[in-house]
Amino acid sequence: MAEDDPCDTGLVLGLGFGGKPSLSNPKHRRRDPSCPNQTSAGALLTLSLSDDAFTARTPAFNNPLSTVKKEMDVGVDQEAMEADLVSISLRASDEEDDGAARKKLRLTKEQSSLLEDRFKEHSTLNPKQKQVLAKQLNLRPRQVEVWFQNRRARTKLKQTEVDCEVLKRCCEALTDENRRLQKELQELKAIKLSATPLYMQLPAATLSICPSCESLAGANVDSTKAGAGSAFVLAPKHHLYKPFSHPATC
DNA sequence: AATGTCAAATAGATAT
DNA sequence: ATATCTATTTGACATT
Repeated sequence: MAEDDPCDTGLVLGLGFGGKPSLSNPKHRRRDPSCPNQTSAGALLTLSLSDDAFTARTPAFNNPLSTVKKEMDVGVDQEAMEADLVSISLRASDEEDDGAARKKLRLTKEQSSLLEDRFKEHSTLNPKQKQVLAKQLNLRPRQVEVWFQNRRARTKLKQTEVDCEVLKRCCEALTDENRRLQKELQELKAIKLSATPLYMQLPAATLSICPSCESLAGANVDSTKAGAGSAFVLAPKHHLYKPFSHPATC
């Protein structure tokens, strides 16, 4: 997993060692001040470049369009690199901007389209497929893996956006439907109201019907107040219907 | 030069 | 233990 090391930018820095410092702990990999690989002022550093990293990061080997110049700018010579490992010394101040520490690769059109083709076939790769594809593309397996990860993330994001749009439309349609039904309900209520006798419009709780004589009784209705102009007149001498206390006969 | 966008890369969380 | 997902950072490039 050494190739996955973020501090493994191909340029391996160590204090006095030609090899890689212990970077097995992934938590130490971020390029932040706590990263053990980061330069401390004035320290004499050893810089090593593996051929693997070189292959992945050097335009001639990888991407003619990418502008990976800094590797060359730091004085790393290709012949030495091809001899597997090269160690050069530089002062920390030379590495200060450490822009070369994480050079970003840009995939060529050919690489991208091949990756896209493979992705269409399978959105994930098994280790064997990854190896083969990496070889085909002249990339490190890790780069292929990362590309697939990001590609899956993009696909998912796109799908989420599509889903979101569908739900939005669905919501709008339901809102419209709800509005329409509310309106329809109002209209039906209005029709019902106009077709219902006034006494039937009274709240049900105020009325009761005696099951025996079937006369209508208003719980709190004072019949004397029902004037001649009233639409209907309650039984002049009504009795209150009490469901549980009504005598056998009226 | 400032800013925005895209995508590669990283780190940590989660799933298997 | 390993693979995958997710959020984030970062470098390259385009646009203004």
